Amino acid sequence: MENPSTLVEGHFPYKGKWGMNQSVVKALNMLELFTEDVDELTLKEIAIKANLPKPTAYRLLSSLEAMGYVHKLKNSEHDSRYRLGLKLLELGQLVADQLEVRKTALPFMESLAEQINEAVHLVIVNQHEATYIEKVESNKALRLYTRIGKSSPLYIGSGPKLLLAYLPEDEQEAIVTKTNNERLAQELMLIRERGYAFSIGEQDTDTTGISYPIYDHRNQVIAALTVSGLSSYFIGENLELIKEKTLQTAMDISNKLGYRSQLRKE
Amino acid sequence: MENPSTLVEGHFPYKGKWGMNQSVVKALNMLELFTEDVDELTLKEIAIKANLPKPTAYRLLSSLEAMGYVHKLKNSEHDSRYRLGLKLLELGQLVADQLEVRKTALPFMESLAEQINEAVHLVIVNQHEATYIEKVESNKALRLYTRIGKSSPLYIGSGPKLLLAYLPEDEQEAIVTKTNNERLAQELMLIRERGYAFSIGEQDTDTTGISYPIYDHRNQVIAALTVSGLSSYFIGENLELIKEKTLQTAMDISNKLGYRSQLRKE
DNA sequence: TCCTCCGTTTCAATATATGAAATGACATTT
DNA sequence: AAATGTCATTTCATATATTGAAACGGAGGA
Repeated sequence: MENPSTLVEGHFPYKGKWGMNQSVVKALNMLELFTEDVDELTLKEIAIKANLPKPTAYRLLSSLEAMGYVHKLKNSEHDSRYRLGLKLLELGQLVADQLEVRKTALPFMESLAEQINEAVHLVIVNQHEATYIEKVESNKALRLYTRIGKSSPLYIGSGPKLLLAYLPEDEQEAIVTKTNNERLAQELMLIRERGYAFSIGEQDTDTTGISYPIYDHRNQVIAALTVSGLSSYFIGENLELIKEKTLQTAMDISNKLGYRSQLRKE
Repeated sequence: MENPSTLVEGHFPYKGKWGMNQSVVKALNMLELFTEDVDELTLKEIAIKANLPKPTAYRLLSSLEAMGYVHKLKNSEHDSRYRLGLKLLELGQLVADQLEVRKTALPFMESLAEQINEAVHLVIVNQHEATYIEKVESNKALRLYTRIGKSSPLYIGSGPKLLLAYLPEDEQEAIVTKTNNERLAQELMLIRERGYAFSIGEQDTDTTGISYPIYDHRNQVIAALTVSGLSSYFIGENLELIKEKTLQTAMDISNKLGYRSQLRKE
């Protein structure tokens, strides 16, 4: 074993890091085989999907099961099915409670959603991606499909782009360079000038989003407050109302977080 | 290594299971060091609390970090702090969405909480314990402290006891025997007779809870609908109102789940 | 009855995790 | 300004825990 990294890189997408525990990576990878549509899997299915020998998958699943991360339903001796375990519900709840911005913003988001009757989202930066950490839906029949905890690139959608616009220069540049999109840099500048981000049909066709920054007590942007819905609603007078209410809400949240808007010295 | 189990049993509380992956168990154990009060930990703290050598803890944390289960904040080269990662938010959300009862019950729970203005909980059986999978709070100043995803023994509190009462006989007996509580068996019989469970000051002094069963399409009890609050509200006319509304809600949820109450043949 | 399919166990081989010790980078004290 | 202490991180020889092919045994179908 001259170069351990080749082994790791050969098997997993999580390359580069040496000294990582392979069993842990394999086990956690198995958890990601479960999705909305796939809430039950057999050992065989898991072994195949995870590209692991059956006994290995079996042992890793046993460990996950012992810790409550998966749950095994035995229909009969040779028909077992795995589901995600409730330990994940507990930890997910804990993470949600540990996100200060989220806890602070939620009641304001609910109020805003009621005022304008569009979906309201809260987005933060995480590991060079944008992560949706809270949402309040409109009560319209047609609803955006979004999922809390999911991430997207920082250059798609009004929330992500707003966050990108307020990132430290070096990080921002690294991402802009990668996208190879010349207009993006200009757009980010425009976002900072106007104080909000706009996107039409980026995440989904037919959908428009508008996002305002949320500041913390250090006067730094830590989240984006996003309103989104069918593009046809985001025009004229109604758009002005949305902008006004959303800005106001973003400010309310920021103030609650200790933000003090600087008085300009002219 | 004559008997591998001694090794495993010596180190972890998850005894008995051979062929479990120790690294996975150790890694997941580290996640449980985080609590409401402890949302940040240094490597040193984790190593000590998890009873692991620092390099081992370091490597396991690196694996968890690569998978998004923890997040490392580097304040400086030698001052890093770990937090739970947003991957857990995503998976927790997924688990929540995969719990059919929970999804079905939530709107009914909200309506009930509004009608009676007390906390409403949804409890299920999981691994011989009772797990709280949803809650809707009252808007009273004094609120019960509960946490979604948390488990408690099946013989404490009205929700757990109701679930215990409707468990298959063998499982029920196993638990009743363990508690060594003679009155418990009688109480469980009473619960089945009356169709609801009652508890005063069991989870917390000053708190009373009342629980009704929720049935699925197989006419089996799969969850408990629990209303709880300050004992002083659970008396007289108000108690009757609570009982009536809660029973009705439990039935509504059951019906939505496909329950068809059997017509008694007399 | 035979055959197939699954989850589970076995066991020898070895890849992999291990942890004491060293490192380097900073902060605090002397 | 030098010395000491503290922390995260890396190194490396060693042994242990993981590995997976093969076998097992029970269930169900042909």
